[in-house]
Formats: sequence, structure tokens, C-alpha cells
Amino acid sequence: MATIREISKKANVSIATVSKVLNGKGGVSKATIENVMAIAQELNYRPNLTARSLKSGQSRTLGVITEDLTVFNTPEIVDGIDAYCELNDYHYILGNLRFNKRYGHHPQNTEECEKLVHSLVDTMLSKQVDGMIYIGCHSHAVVPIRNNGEIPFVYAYCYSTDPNVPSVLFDDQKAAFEATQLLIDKGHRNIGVIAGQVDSIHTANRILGYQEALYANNIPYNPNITVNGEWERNEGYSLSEKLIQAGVTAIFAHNDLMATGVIEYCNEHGFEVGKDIALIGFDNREIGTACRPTLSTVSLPLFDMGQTATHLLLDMIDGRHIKCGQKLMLACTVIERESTGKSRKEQS
Amino acid sequence: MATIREISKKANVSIATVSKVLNGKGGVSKATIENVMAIAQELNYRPNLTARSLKSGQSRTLGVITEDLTVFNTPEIVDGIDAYCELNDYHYILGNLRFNKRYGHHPQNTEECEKLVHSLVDTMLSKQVDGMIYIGCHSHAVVPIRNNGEIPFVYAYCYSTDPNVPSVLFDDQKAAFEATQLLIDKGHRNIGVIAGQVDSIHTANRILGYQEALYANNIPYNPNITVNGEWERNEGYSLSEKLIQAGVTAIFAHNDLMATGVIEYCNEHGFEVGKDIALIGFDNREIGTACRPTLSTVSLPLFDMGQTATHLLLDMIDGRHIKCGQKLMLACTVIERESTGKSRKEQS
DNA sequence: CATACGAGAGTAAACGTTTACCTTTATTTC
DNA sequence: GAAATAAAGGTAAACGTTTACTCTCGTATG
Repeated sequence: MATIREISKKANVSIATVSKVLNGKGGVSKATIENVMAIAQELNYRPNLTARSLKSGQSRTLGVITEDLTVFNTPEIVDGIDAYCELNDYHYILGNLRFNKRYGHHPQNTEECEKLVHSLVDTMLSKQVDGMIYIGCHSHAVVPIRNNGEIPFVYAYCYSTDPNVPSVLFDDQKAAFEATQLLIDKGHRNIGVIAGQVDSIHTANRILGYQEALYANNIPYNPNITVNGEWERNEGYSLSEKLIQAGVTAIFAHNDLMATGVIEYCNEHGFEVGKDIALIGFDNREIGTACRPTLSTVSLPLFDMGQTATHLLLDMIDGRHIKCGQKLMLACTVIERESTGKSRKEQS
Repeated sequence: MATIREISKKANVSIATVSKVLNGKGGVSKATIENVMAIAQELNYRPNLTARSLKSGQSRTLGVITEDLTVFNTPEIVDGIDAYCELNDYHYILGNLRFNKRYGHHPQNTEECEKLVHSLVDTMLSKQVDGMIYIGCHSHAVVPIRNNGEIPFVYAYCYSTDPNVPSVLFDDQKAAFEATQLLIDKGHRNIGVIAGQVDSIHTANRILGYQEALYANNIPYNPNITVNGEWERNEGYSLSEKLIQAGVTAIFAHNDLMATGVIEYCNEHGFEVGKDIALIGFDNREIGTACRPTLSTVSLPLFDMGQTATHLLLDMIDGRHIKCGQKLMLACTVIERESTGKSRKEQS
């Protein structure tokens, strides 16, 4: 590995001069610049970023913590982080808490969880990261991270109760409003909801958006046709029976997994999804294009969330931004496929 | 940020002594050890790993390059890397080439590709990584990386033509053998194949394994019922027609996407998958549990590949292992679900 | 009692940069 | 022609560690 010193020897100049040339600082003659550059090229010089970091106190490296890298939404957020980093000459080290393998999908043992997170944060701080992003795709486990304001911190997909840490979220309520509105536009007024877990923020906000859409369209809210599931396919299956018996003509499922359960129920019981029953899911998972009929759904701005979180973080690092507990809400987009069918007028 | 120097001042000893204590080296009295430790704790001391790296020339950091982080198999490999790193006190920086967003799924412009890869490798070397892993989940783009043997390098999921770089792969042939054997065990002798792209190594090896299984069971190989698709669902759909007309009773599809196409075709044309037609896919994607009937398939040892690649790499870094072009083949596992049905004897 | 030895602790250099400040020379200005 | 100024380059310290080497005792050894 060629160093600045080797270049300086070969070029018969001091290391300071070499450094100036390499960093494009002034005060060097054209001749020396060319000479030094040529030699650097020849020796295949690559700056030692470790040394630079030590001197400057800035690593240009972020720490990214994920709860579960193998859950469907995480990789694309990381991808967004990666893209923004690349654009800004930053790097990042990744740490996966591996909640799936350690605790299953819904971590319980919060004490152990916290210890895990803290130790990861600690080693990342040891690595001198300039800032950190926490991607909390398991909504239940919003671990408040003891940061002491040592370095800038941003949450993505979840938020912390720490008032000093901003977060980047997506707008559940607005998305639910639009999903419901799509069903209403198709001519439905009796719209059931297969909601997520009772204690989830996502569930609450999506119900809010649903109600808002009903209200905006003068449709009375009927609490009996909003039922809760645990995000799993089989609940979509079993709960759809109840809703259909209650006479709904459309169903808003709070995720695609449960929505596919609805499709299965309908297929098996002679209801045609997209005709007898309109259906929309949430998450835009791959299954939605694989099932029949294809599933209308809500697409999450995952890549954008990664980018935005990183943008925010770099701003904070550069002191361009005041640390605050603000929540940045990004919009989702409704994707219309077959399961929502034609409008009821067209049908008849 | 507390430094070793601050501790030394507070403890009235030299920084060398503090360093010795912190690293558990001998030659220090119990009293000083306790004192120094207490002060370190009190100051919330965290070693500056950047400084340590600079001094030692070892960063304990790996570089991980992915072609596409959002493709289904990559995150789990990374997860395996992460797990092994955690166990060994290593870290890694991730660089995503983002082939999906840049070139679509099958990168064409190899010149630009190579430039991209080389620049990423260069910056990672600048970051003083101790070794690198390249995860090449797009089989077509096995970019040979100019490494000059500067640091240890391992390929995962793909291999390079560079004879000095080992790779960690899964055993396509053996997996195909077992998948085919499962169909044979169910009583089928007329087994069609919806193979992958003609020029793919995966395709070739899976056909080999298929033939091997036929041979082992004294079933003549009929080239007319092996047809190639481009890994996409719609090809599974259209090619199944041809195979079924040719009289096959079972189909081995080279991936789950094409297999779901087969299911769709069968559903629409009155063939019952799992009864009239036995079907097995490859990849163990999520769809396989969501479709009806559920899809028998082959599960890839992704997590294990990540772990093994990292294991190999750390061995090379520690000089415990000779760099060579060896290929490590990990075994896949066949997952039996509904689509392969009961055995034919039981059926009748 | 002189010597050797070992434990405990300290000194200083080194890793590869960056940068504040200094020196030298040449050029301009009055 | 002296003084000021600018341009080109060099010196050395600093970032936070690690570590080879040195020093100073007190104790054991002959």
C-alpha cells in the first residue's frame, strides 16, 4: 500500500505538499501537481481513510441498525440509505439484531433486547460512526435507545419516545384514506375492515384514515364490520367469513397477508374477488402480483424512507439541522390491480 | 469522548499502563488494574477503533458487495455474514451495486458494471477492509474483480474465473437430483422440466441432476419434455401447456416463479395440481406457502452460505487457509408441500 | 554483600493523514 | 532600492492507540 510518504520521497517534495496536491488545496505549482499526481497514479495510491478519520475526527461512516434484515421491508430501506450514502461519499456499517432468529417475529424479552441494542450502539460508537439510523420494522419493539445525544440519530419506520430523535415514517392514515376512497369510488358503501393487531399504531392510524374517508363521503361508520387480526393469512381467511355474512361488498385488509387469506376464502366459497367482493390490501408484497385475482394494495415508500432518513442524518451531522423529535411522514401510493374490480356501475 | 490519555491523567499512571490494563496484558499490579478499570468505567471509556486500526494495520472490518440487496436471496446471505461477524467481533461495510435500479434485473453494460464494481472495491480498500465478500445473486453477471491479491476475497452465490478466489455455492445438481427423486418416489416416470435460461449454470446443473435421477431409476431421458424459460411466471404458464400435452404427470420447474405459472395454468384448465399433475419448484420463495395448493420446492442454504463465506474469509485473513479457487458446495433441502401430492399408489 | 532477576511502571516512536505556521524566493510597489 | 506581498514549499504537531524498550526498585541468589 503506497502512502503519502512514499510519494513524497519519489517526487522529492514534502508530505505536506503531496497532501495539498491530493486534496486540491492551493499553494502548489502546476509542475509539482502534475508530477505528484503522476507518481500517485503510478503507485496506485489510495488514501488511508482510517488515518484521515483519526485526524479529522470524522469517519464519514454511518451506523445502520436493523431489527430483522430478512423481513420484506427492511432491505429496500437499506437500499435507500445505500443510495444516498453513495451520492454523498459516505459509507455505513450494518448491524442486524436478528430479531427473527433470536425471538421470533415479535420480540418479548425487552431487557435482553435492550442490552443487545446498547452493545451494538456501543461498538458502533467505538467505530467512530458519525451518526446512526435505526430501522424498526417490527412495530412492537420501539426500543428507546440511550444515546445521550452523543451523535445524531434517526429512526426509520418507527419512532422513539426520546423527544430529541427525529423519525421517518409513512402516512398510514392518508394511505388508508385513499385505499378506502378507491373502494368508495368503485361504488361500495358497505366496506369491512380486517384490521391489524389492536395495540399497533399502524392499525389505529389505518382505521382513522378509513373513518375519515367514510365521513368525507357521508357513509356512517359501522363498528361491527371492523375486526382485528394478528397480521396473519389465516385470520384474513376466517375473518372474511364474518364480514361477508354481515353483508359487506368490499374489504380493506390491513396487510397483504390477510388479504390473500380473504382471496382464499372467497375462492373456496364461491365469491369472486373483484366482482362479488372488492378487496384491497396493504404493503405491496410480492404475493399481490402472484395471486389470482391480483391484489390491489398500498405501496410503502421504503426506498424513499431510507434516502430521507439518511438525508436528515447528514443534515444533522453537518449541523444544518436542529435535532428534534419531528416525524417526517412520507406518502404511500395506492396500487390498483384486479381485486378491486370495475366500478359497480360498470359491472351492472 | 474519553481517551486513554484522560484516564491516565486521572489515574496518575502512564498511557502505556492504561493500555496494558485495558487490553489485559500483564505487568500491572492488581491495585492499578482496579483503579484504572474503575476510572474507565466512570468516564464511559470506549476504545477508538479507528486509532487501533491505524496502529495495528487491521480494521477487523470486511467489505460486502451485493449486486442487488432487494432480490429475495441476498438479505439472508448478508444475515449469515452478519451473524458470523458478530460472533467474531468483526464488522462489515455494505455496498450495493443496485443492479435492479440501474440496469434492470439482467445487467447488460458490462463495461459500466465493471467500473462500478472497481470503484466500490477501491473505496473499500481505502477504508482498509481486511477482506471482501462479493454476493452475486444475478447469475449472469459474474464480474471478475481485479484484486491483485491485495486482500482476501470470497465469492458467494457465484464464482469468478479468477483461480485465486474461492467461492461458496449451493449444489444445484444434488438438489435437482433430490427434487426429481421426490417426484419419482411419488410414482411418476414421465417428468417434464421447465428449465431456466439456456445459458445459466444453474439451469445446466439442475438438468444434470434431473438426468442423474432418471438414470438412477432406469427412466429413459426424453429431451422433448425439457423446455427452457426465462425464469418468469408467464413462461411457466405457457410452457406447462406444451408439457401437459406431451403427457407428463409431473413437472420440475427450475424456480418458484415459473412453478406458480404452472399452477395458474392448471387451475384455469381443469388440472388439479397435486393430483393430476405433481409439481415442484426451486428457491423456496414466500409465494410457495401463499399459493394453493402450496408449492413443494427446494430451499437454498442462504444463511449458511453467508456464514460459510465469512468463515472462509476470516480463515484467509488469519493466514489459516491457502487462497485457492476452490468451490464450496452447500446442500439444499427439499421441502415437501401439497403440490407434489400423495404417491400415485395412494391416490388410486 | 554483590549480583542477578523480575515485577511494575514509564518513554517514546510509530501507524498515515491534515494543517497551522514558518521559510525561502521572486515579484511588485512606492 | 527598500519594503511589502505573494507564491511555493517545508516543518512539525496532532489525532488515539500499541508496543518495544528502558528504568527503578525490591527481593532472591550465590
